Amino acid sequence: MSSDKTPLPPASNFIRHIVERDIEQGTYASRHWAGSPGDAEYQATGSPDPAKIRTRFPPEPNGYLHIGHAKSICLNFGLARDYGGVCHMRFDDTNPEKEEQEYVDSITDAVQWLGFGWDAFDKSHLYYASNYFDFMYRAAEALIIDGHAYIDQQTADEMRASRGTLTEPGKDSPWRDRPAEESLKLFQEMRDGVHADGSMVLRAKIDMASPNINLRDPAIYRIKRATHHNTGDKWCIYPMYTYAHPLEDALEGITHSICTLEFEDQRPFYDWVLERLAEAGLLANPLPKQYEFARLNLTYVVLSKRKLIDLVENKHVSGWDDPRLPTLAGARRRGYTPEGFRLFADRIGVSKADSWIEYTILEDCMRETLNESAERRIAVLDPIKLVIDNYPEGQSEDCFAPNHPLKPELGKRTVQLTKELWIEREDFMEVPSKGYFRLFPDGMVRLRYGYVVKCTGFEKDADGKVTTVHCEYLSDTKSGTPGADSIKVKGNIHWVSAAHAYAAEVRLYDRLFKEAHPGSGDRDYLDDLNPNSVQTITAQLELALKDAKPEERFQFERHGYFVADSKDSQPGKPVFNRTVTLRDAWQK
RNA sequence: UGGGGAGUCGCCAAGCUGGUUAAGGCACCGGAUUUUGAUUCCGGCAUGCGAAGGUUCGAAUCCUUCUUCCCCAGCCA
Repeated sequence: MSSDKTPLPPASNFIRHIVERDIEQGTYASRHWAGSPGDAEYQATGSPDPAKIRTRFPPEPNGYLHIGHAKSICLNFGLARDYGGVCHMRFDDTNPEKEEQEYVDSITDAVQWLGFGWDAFDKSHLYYASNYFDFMYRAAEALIIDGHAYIDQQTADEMRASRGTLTEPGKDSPWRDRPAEESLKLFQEMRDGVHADGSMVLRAKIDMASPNINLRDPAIYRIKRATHHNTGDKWCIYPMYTYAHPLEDALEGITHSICTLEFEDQRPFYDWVLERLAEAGLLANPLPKQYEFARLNLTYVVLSKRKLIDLVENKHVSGWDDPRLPTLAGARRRGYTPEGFRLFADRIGVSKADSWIEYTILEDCMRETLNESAERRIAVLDPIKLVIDNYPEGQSEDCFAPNHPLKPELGKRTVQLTKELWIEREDFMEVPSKGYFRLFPDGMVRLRYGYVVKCTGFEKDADGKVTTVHCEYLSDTKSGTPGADSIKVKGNIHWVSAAHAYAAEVRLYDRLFKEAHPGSGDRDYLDDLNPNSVQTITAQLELALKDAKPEERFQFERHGYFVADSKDSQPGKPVFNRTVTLRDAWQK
């Protein structure tokens, strides 16, 4: 694959500035890395970390990745790539109830499909938060001993009531000042399964009157008897995200922990935990820092997990990989490209401003990458007959069509021209509208890669619908011959020999929602579903397309980009999905 | 009505340690090339940076006030 253009470097953004500044000032230069995640003592045995920075992509394995995750993946892995660092692939699996191996597999799959990996400096950096449960437990004990955490036996309701509100301070728990030894003993009993689910919880002791609600003694460990996808039944207590996440980052030597805006209020707690554990000697300095950016909002789609689940479970789409869904599995099946997503991520940038990206930006990125990579083929999607009345019956001749006009080295293929062809219904008008330069009575047009023809008549059925168009060809105008330019025509239409066509199922996808902001105002987002988001047709394709392999992408000339469906294609009988149309500047 | 964030062209987004005519992309509008009404190429596109005051020789960049929008009261992440 060749590229004539050097892609623009990713635009500067506030996170890149921070990274560049940190590298320049050597903020993290003193870090040691012993080869795998670990506490301060362990990391001290290692050498200076060869990675300039460490970032991480830490999804919870409880669902499928979507386009919003692609932004985060490109950001985190892209930063590591651009600055001599490593991006860890990490599963944030601290809640056993919602997580499954199936999701783990689909997530690693999606990240690799996007073109990123986690092998660096001779190591694979695929991690699970659940592998740190021992350390997290030990660290929690240290917090208790140092008077920074206590066991609270209030019910969840009582805790909620005593937390206060946005404008009123909370009240201290009656258990807040219990002796550390007592909390320690209870915590150990929690671990040992002595206490019932929900009967008590470990809380950080900070400030029940903090204006930041997240600092009003947040729960950090809860009892939950559930089988974990990774640790099985080893544990019946699990750390909360707010406590676990900073520890995960620190153990892995993460330098820049990048998350979305809704975690901003969590940052003080993130620092609070790390500072105390560093004081206790459990974690090595320098500590990771959290930065927040605005999550992706895309017009005409929904990206919330709840709505995606709703769409799948209530059969509004065929599954998690429905080509209309904004999941990466769906986008892949739709024919979207990894390069297109990377281009998209670069193009939309990273900032802290809430924004809505126009869906056409994504489509345009896909067009741009597909234009470069996809071979051209001919397909008639809405066929009507074209009969060349002065062409010999039974004759068949070779025409030569370039596989890629931008890449002559990809050669040409032959397509057969015969007396009866399939052409596009919209390429003929009985009464041409203003500016129409395709076929109409007495009009001339070139059959792409073939001859110039002149329309001589047409036939209609009982409903007045055109069924057949008649024409005569000008025998000295064949493409590639000296006479080709003897007559100049503006119109240039594609065609497929009726005797050589492959009739195939083609799905024409359109956007899933008809409104830019589904469910905005007081509408139900389901009411904004586009009833015509998919149209399945039988198209007449050039014969070469019969051998298309699943996931092979093509440009169907003058139509758009299509991909052989990965699920429903059979050997020798592919079905195609429309990825995106070509731009069409002609106002009909 | 507490706290934390954000408001620069239709959509994104640089710039924000104050200093020539406010980057760039997408969209849009012209024009050229074109056997895809595609692609490509060339040109155009914010006297203006949420608003109002102020400081300054000079402000999107500093100060004050106001305004709009987003997030936070899970034993979810």
